[in-house]
Amino acid sequence: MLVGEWPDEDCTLKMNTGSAHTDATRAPSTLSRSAAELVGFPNMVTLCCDCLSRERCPVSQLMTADTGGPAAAVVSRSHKLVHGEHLFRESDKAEALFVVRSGSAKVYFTSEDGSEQVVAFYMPGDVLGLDALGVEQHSSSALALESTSVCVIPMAGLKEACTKISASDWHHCLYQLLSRELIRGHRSMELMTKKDAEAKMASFLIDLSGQFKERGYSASSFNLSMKRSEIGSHLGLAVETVSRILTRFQEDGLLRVERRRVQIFDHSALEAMAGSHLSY
Amino acid sequence: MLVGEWPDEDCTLKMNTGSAHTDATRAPSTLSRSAAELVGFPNMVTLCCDCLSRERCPVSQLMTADTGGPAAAVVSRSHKLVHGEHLFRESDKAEALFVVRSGSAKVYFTSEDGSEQVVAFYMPGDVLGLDALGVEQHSSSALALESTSVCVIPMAGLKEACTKISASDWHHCLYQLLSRELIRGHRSMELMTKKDAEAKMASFLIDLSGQFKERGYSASSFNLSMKRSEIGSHLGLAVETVSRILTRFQEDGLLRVERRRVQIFDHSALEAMAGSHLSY
DNA sequence: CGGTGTGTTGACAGGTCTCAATCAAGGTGG
DNA sequence: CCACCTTGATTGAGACCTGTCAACACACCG
Repeated sequence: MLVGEWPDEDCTLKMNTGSAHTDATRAPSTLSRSAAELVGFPNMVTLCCDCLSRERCPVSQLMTADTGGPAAAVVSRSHKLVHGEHLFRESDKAEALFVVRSGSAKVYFTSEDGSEQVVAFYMPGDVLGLDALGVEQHSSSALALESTSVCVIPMAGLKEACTKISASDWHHCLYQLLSRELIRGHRSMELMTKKDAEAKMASFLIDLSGQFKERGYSASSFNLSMKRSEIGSHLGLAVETVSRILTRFQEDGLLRVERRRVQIFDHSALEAMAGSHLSY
Repeated sequence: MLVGEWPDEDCTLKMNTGSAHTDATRAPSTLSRSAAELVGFPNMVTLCCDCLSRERCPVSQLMTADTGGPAAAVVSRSHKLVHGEHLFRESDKAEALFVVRSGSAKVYFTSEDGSEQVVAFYMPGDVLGLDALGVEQHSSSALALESTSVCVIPMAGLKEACTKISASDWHHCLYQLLSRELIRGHRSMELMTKKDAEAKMASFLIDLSGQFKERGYSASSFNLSMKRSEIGSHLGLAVETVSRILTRFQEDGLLRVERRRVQIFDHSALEAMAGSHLSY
């Protein structure tokens, strides 16, 4: 079979077009503003109805369950970030949670020796900043991997909501998010301790594919929003190894990869590689 | 310098002797009882005053802050487990949190292919089961690595406490625990993706040393409660590698190791190895 | 006393890291 | 619009590390 053109032009995680335009035209000058500044903004209730991620968004679900009552006031505003912009940094005081509306982000931290450790990648509907819910300041940094839109949930407003009506709903929601975050972490550990680079990469791709599928995008054709080095850091591999494995996968006909663009041909073969490995 | 005898006879994480005897003589027949059964027990308020881990125990701290009021009712009872006994398993319904009084435990899960992935090791004062706070059932298993005593905190009682007086204290405590658990997970990831086995082992030992020190035990001389294979699973190394690295450390005069017994001679050298590594 | 689980050690092959060079793409400034 | 630089990605060569297989030592326990 001849390798044809990429199936669709734009598979990036984009937000509702209308909303995006509104954001872009309304506040282009605020793009470089720090998260800390933004948190202080007065409530500008963001309607979820034009958010493509609302079905995955815990806040949105709470709001509908709550008939738009007090929960709606929890979301301070939405904010758009450009590629490379930080949502928060390690040293930052924990001021807010962030829900990804569109785009993607990585959470990472810098280890003692200065090297970067990518903890996880986040996609629309995911909540960032949970590791600082119970502590004073963030222990990790979060950075937008592309044009990314997030909803800002100031801690102060969140705490307030938790003392009011439907408080137990909110707490339950947060516990659920935290538990899932823990479980996500466990799965990441499994990834990292997988023996060979092939299994790691296959797992990573299968996982990513599933994430896209869950969000209504193609499971077989998508763009990587992260660099090879970021994949490497997440999986515990050298950049060169990541590149080599991808090339090998392509040579074996499992997928096609060109820079950030990935098209998976043999999903089940990747799954087999992800699962198959030697026991420790 | 000649290598002498081990400095002290017993460095295992033991509980208050009197209390241990009480437990042992009171309920020897319950040792194999499942956690699920135990959770249903009526409140048998465990006094913290004879618990050696009370200074690290979040529940104990809440109780004292609460002047022993409603918080005290949260702890159902304490329970003693023998080596190899499970606190909970992956498939179990989440019925309780557990606070380690004495001994130690590992949390692990089985990946698709049947291999075991050790998520973390827990010592006195640590809380187990947090990953199931917001979800129906556990996603991991917990197993006692030695004779281990835990306090049982049934979810039902916990939820009840959270709706009553000082609820916000409880929630804050739980959020704090969860955040710390997340951060602990991040640190583990760093461990696992560290390049060479030397750095992993050094980090692991330094970390363990700190854990013992925090709990008032010797930072330089302690017993490993886990097998080599469990260390390997946690760090992403083969058993043989773990063994070899330990032997090498000993040959280099950094420490002395004999089966589970470890005595660290050169703490700073280990720290240096833990920090030094190549960047991804 | 033998069986089992655990830990150690050796030999060896294979995988992955490192170093290095090259290439493509994107941005910048002239 | 083009040269230049930077960043990201690929590819090659070689060395080292680590996983695998295997045998053995040791402790514990029935």
